[in-house]
Amino acid sequence: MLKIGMLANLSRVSVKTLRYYDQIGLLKPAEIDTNTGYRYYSINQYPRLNRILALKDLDLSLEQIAQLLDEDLPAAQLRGMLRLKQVEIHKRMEVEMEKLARVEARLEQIEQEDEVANYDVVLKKIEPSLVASVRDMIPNYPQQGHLWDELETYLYQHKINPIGPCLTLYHSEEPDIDAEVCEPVDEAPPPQGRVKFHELPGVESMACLVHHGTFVTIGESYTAILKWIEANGYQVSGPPREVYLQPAKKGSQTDPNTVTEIQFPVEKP
Amino acid sequence: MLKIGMLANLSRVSVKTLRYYDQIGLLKPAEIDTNTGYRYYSINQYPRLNRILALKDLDLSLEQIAQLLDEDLPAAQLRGMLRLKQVEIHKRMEVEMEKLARVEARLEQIEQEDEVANYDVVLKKIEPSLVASVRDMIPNYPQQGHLWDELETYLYQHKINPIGPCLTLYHSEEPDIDAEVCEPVDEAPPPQGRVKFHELPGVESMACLVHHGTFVTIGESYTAILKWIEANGYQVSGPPREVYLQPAKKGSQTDPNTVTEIQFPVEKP
DNA sequence: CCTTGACTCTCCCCTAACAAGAGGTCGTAT
DNA sequence: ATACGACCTCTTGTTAGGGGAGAGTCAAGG
Repeated sequence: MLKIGMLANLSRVSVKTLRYYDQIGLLKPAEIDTNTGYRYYSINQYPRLNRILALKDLDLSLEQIAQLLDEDLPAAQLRGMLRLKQVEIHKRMEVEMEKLARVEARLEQIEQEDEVANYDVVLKKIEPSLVASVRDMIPNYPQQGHLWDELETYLYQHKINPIGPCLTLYHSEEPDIDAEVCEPVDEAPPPQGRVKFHELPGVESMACLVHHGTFVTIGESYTAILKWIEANGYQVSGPPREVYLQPAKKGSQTDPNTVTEIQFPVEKP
Repeated sequence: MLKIGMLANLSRVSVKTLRYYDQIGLLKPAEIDTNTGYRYYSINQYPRLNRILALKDLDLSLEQIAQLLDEDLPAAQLRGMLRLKQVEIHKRMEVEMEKLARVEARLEQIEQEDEVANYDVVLKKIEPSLVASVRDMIPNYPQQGHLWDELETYLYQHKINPIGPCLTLYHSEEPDIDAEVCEPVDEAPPPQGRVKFHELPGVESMACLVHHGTFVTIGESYTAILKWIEANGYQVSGPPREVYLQPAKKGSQTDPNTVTEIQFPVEKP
């Protein structure tokens, strides 16, 4: 019979761990002195402990290991679990690789422009949403005012309140800009004139960057997000969106507190 | 001002998370209604939240992020952290790859011999230890009895008690076996005759397999561990050891409860 | 003005696999 | 007898929140 410290020495696991395995029923000592509470292990339990360690090394949880051992380690079940683990590890490696790419891209960004000018790009999943919109060709970005006027007037007349921040979709940029201004709504009244109601598709991975400040410098933010997309091995997979996060008010074109989110749908090539 | 649910919707993080960030001081609401406790966020806090998410994506802990943000994101410090992260991620990927190798090796083992005959190999770090030993050439493995007799007699005469399980080192196997039988001791008395005292070197990674049962079948265990070593991309880097875990007693050669650990020092080529 | 349903609040417990430490008991060697 | 190390139980902490209870609040519709 071995005292807990002895077994710990032999197996190179800590005493704490052995007590924990006792507690969760994974490896109960062969004998416990009822007076002192001392745990005594039989050397015949050493193979079981070793098996536990081997399975733990394969990344199985202690609960899974307990199951396997209690059911006499059916090969088929173990095989199934291992196949799952295999897939899981592959997936985790991919995740790690993407993280690595992001870290490296960020490092490069820091090297290049050691100004405070740091841009934070985040991937999000965007749900589909219902919008009222007006779409038209415009000669340049600031010239979307009349589209907004048209849309707002219509909504005002029909007493429809937007349920979220408004946005513009840019369907194409060459030779002119094909822009669609949108207000999210919760139900669709009959369309009229150039105002349409439809569902904006959801996007699995949307690269998002928040532009904080006047629109004059928004070009730099576009440059930054496109750079990020390339550096992380993505490609643009749909029309970008510009989400206007502050409540609309006059003069916001030059308001330094304006908060705008630039969104590009992306996918791995 | 945004209520918490609204900000959660915009940023695609859960309300719970935002409350948690408030609690740990990472993102305090711009205003809290003292009567109702309702949190109100300013849209100007959205960039900070986005920055938090971006840094979290880079695998920084919330504590690190809080530090960075509170110190106005000094580029140098961020760079340092990211470099560390880079190394860390690389290391984690290596670990994952090794796990993958082990899982695949185990799967192969299961496929080949779908008997219950499963061998559990574990990597351990072994500390250096002091031993008394007798070394000699022997014609075959079972013929080490006289070496043990010599060693035990000596220890008995000098009233030295071993402080752990005894073991045999196999320094070479061809053409004859160069074996060294060892008993761990805590202090070194003067050597005498063929009994030597010396320190067994520690081993960074020792591949260990427990053989449970009579020695007759120990060859299969050797086969298994060598197969494991190869399948996992290691190579043997020193003399193997055979550690006899049960208290020595006569007749243990055929005792079906004998527990023996086979150890091979290994390294990556 | 009242109700209803959606939001929000705090508070408490839960996660995986232990580690750290407090405060007390046991075993054995001197 | 005493010292020292090994051992015991119990509590708390770790990460980044998730789940749910029970109660209060907001905004819209009747």
